[in-house]
Amino acid sequence: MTDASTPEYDPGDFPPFAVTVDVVVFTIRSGALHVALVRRGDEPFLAKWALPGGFVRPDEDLGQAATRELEEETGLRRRDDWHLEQLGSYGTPDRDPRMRVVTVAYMAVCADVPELRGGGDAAHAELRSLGDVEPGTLAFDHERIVRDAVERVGSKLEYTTLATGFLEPVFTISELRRVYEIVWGDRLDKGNFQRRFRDSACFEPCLDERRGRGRPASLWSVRGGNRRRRLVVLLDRPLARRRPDP
Amino acid sequence: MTDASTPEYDPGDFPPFAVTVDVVVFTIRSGALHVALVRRGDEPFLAKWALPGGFVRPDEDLGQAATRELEEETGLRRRDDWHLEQLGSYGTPDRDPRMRVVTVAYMAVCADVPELRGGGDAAHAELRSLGDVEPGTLAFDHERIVRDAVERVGSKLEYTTLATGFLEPVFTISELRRVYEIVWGDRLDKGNFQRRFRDSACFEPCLDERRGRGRPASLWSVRGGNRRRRLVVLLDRPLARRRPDP
DNA sequence: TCCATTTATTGTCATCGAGACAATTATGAG
DNA sequence: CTCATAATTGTCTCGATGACAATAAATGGA
Repeated sequence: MTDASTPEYDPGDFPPFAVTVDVVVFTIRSGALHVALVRRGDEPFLAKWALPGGFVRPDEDLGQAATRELEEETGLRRRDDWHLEQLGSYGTPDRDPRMRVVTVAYMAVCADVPELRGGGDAAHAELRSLGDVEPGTLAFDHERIVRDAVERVGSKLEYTTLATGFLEPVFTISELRRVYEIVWGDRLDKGNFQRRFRDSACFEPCLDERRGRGRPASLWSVRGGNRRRRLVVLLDRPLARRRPDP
Repeated sequence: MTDASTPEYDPGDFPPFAVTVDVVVFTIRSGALHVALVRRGDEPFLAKWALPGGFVRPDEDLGQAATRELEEETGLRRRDDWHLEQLGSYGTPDRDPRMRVVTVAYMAVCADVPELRGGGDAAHAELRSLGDVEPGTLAFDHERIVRDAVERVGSKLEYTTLATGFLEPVFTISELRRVYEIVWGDRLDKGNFQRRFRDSACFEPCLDERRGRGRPASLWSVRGGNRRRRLVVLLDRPLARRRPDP
């Protein structure tokens, strides 16, 4: 192998890297943000919780690999209306004890997933509430990746319609508000939120309404979207999170 | 080689990937946004313009690789006060004709760079105005990467102090406004911008001032920063770009 | 020296949106 | 029918924004 400090480095004998993908799948269950985790069935980190993911195959795109690994390890088949976006890459030299591995992390947001089932490297798969994930218990650097993903999803609620990704394509404004409250961990004023999204050009009312305990709520959808494909677009006016004072 | 369609894929004989880094270095010169490009001295894409970058070495971090390749190919030594951030990864199977290559793209913002000099794979290196880069002339998918980087830097001006990365650690508010105008390609009201940044908690006035043609301008810096290390922090209140009407 | 020019900085004012909070409406449950 | 519940609308204050005007402080040349 070539001396790594040689200025003229020969790309011909490129160092052997493995490239993996890992997916942070978010959904909301019983009022809390959940993430899909698998229990590893192989070394390293045997029996530890980890993100679903695995090696990219020679002929597939990174996004395809994410979709495939997700289905293999959790049984989740990606629906058209999922939002999947790249989060970033993590590649410190010692992050995998076996070899040099660079992973490309993805983030997905979805509504109403069925029960997960393990497969492939994953002995078991389930949705875990973020609050229940003990620090230091995830394999590799997956805790860091999850943290970054939580930050990303929180900030994207501020300036896109990503919150609708947690809901069915047709939703009420109160349901949307719940999403914001859960992800941000904060309470939002009912009335102001209502006005805010009613007046936004990004949403359009359906003629239908949803009946529940109290007054029926009118149903909305993202303008331009439909029941099959969900749209994540820029909000016409961002909705800033409340920041802690200092 | 293993059949790629086998459900139980053996991670042991992982497919051979190469991992590279590419860096989009932005700076402002004579009133225009410039990007550092190198003219390739090897196949593929011989003699085409490309982003500085190259193969990651077995023992180095991704960010280190970006810094090293940048210096090798352009002579730019990364100063402490540069802002360097990961942009994303690009890995479609056919993006490099030689082999399967996943590249991790980085974006850098800096002030006042010296002349570039080629080296390594790069026959020649120079700063090119973005307006002068003809569509379809860059190697690989580097045009796409540059587009994504331009979008990223533009949007980061909205909610961080990144604009100061184009300037010396101490700057006038008018200089800062020029940065916004150049990157966004729009004119901003002098008075409103002045008030806006004077009242922001992110900046603090120096006692010094800069004399030029007209009335001297007072100098400012990012609060908490200093002459060595530049800070990119969240603006206390975002400054929205003007969006085209539709 | 005085003045025109240039650039920075401050001022004014109308408007708009956010946030706090109250009131009203429309349902289901008992 | 009455009450509890939840959606929706209304009110009011305040501070930020944007368009634009005015002032301040320097330089350079006549």
